[in-house]
Amino acid sequence: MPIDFERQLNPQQLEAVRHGDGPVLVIAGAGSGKTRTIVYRLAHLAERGVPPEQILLLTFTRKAAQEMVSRAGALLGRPLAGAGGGTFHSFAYSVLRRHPQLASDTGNLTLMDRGDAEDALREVRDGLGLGKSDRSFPKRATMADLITKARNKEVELKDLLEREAFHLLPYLADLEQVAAGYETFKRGHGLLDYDDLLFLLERALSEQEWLRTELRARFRHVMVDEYQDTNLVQARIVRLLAGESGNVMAVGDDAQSIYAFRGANVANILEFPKIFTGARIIRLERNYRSTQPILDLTNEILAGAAQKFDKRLVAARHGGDLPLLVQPLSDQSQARQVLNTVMELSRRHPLHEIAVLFRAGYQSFPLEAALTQLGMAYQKYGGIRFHEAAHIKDALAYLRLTRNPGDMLSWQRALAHIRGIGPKTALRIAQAILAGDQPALQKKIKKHTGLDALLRDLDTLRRTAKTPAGALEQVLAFYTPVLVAQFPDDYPKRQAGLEQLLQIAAGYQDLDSFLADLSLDGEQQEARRDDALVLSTVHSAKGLEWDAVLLIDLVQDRFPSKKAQARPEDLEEERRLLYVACTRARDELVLFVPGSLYNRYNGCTEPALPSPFVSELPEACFRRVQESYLGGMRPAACPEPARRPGPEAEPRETGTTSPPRAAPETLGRCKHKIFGPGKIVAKLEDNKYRVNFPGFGLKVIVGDYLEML
DNA sequence: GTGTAATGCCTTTTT
DNA sequence: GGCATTACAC
Repeated sequence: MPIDFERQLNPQQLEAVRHGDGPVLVIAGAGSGKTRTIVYRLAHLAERGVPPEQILLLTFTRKAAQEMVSRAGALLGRPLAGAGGGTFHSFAYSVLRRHPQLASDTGNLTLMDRGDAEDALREVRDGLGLGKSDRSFPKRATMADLITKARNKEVELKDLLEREAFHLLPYLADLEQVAAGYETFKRGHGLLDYDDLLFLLERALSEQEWLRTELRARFRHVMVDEYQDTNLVQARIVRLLAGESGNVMAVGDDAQSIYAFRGANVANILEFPKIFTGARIIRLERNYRSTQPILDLTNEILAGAAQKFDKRLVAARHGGDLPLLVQPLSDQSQARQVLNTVMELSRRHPLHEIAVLFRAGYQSFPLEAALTQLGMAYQKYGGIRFHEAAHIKDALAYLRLTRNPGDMLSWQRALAHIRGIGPKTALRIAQAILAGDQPALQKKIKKHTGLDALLRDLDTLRRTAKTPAGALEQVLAFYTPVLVAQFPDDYPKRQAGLEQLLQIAAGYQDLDSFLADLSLDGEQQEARRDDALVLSTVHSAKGLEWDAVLLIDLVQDRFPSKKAQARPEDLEEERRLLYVACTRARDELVLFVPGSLYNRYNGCTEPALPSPFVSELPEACFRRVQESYLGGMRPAACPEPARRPGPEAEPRETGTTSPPRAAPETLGRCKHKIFGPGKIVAKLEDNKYRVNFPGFGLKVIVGDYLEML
């Protein structure tokens, strides 16, 4: 059955979907059906007879690409198998892997993640003898930031420091030395960082005509999502892939540009018509996602921007309640208020349709603790990543060595667990091994017990390992004792993580792609679980949407981040970030502005100022409620014709499928860490109890978290 | 010179 | 709570 494009799309979407050959730029406001447009275009191309393998879809995460392709397949009624899709980085990696000689002389393609880069930088810095006993020498993380930023923005370090980090100018010469040393280090050990992938692909495309011809012939249609967050080299790659008059569709929204910090360049959108001559420009401005009250608020956020965006989103939907502005007394009680609100919302929305968003990963820690105590399932996106955990990196180091014996970073990791071996000794041992210097090696083996066994294990691994999963199993056999010794307090949890890694490995035939994918795509983000609350950084929430969105820590120094205070450009990006956060909400938006923050350094709770972005919003945009000293909520300051009951209006229950209420008999008394003393009203399945807590109402709690009285 | 234990510091965002 | 620096032991 053919797809009824006219009925399912608005005129602008239709225009984009049906656009024939040649370049087109789609400026798509938040919630304006951007993804829908891409999905329908994929389907339309397929219907037109374009073979799927001729389509390349570059998106921000590989998951996003897969999802769009599969949705297009569903629309068509047949899978769109063969369509190429992924991030710029993963695409670059796959091209380079097919032609390893393009990457390096040795053809080594060991991919470094951020942690590896920082390890390498420490190595280089120490090797140069820089920064010793100088407390203000730039930290590894700072060096990594600066070096990659300069590269992505394609400016000299000097210019970058002058513009963005004036106080580090005295270290310019040192940093330049480190940056140069870092390049040499990577070359010398067959390592590639994220930036190398892009620049190597660009160089290959522009220098090797055969490659350009091959890829242009293969990918007749290139589509790029989130174009506002591409950087200069990515834009050039698009151009090289498509040619000036090629079939490119770029989709983006300049108001949602939130990656300037890593070199993204909004100007790419503005330049698009200049680079691709005759590009058609289509604007999508009707918002299908959110209710008008939510859009009124997000429009106000944008209205305060220094750069005027000529857009005011208009809702296609009717009705909707005012967003809520909750003012808890502190960030500690905020966690409790968030839980209350989530429980209230969960009566109307499934749990996985509710998201709590925040500026930085650590901001959800108090909430995570409370959720765990309560026994409520949640899924967190952003923040510390699975593959960056020490034990995962350890296990991967052994695997990496089988592919790239020159990978010094992995040698250091692998050997560091032997008593008496630190970075320096590890380096020497690895050098002895690589140089075939047996006498030196034997001396080390005599001195350090365990080294001999480890090298034997590694040799066996290299000789016998076939599949990634098989290899990893061998690694775990000799790494597990190390793990137990190294992490006595929490090795069970880490062991579970390694089991999970084994599961992931089982999906791969090839070790290189397994290792690369881990770095390129985090943990292959688990599918959205049903009935788990979503916690996410705003950055990781990009492109997603939920029925209800709760935004926490909207105070000065947290959102906007303290680090963004100094430069107006950074502050502007924070504003757009808030815009992105709020436009994720379909039906309900709740903003939390705690009145004080706990300072873990001095153990005091200090007053906090509301985020300036919130202060400047007109009162009419939201309904304000305050936490009272008694723990309840009450309407505050600006009176509103409050229609919806506040979060504390009445006792309520958790869970989306609340079973019929049990007779209010008391089965006993108990105590909970957060909610205090309560009465057990019913015993439920799975060791859960329904408990009535004075002041909090009815909750369902797992028995383990209750102290029976 | 090297490894380790103790002490002080500050917490962004990500491929 | 993790990281870097420092002081101390081998």
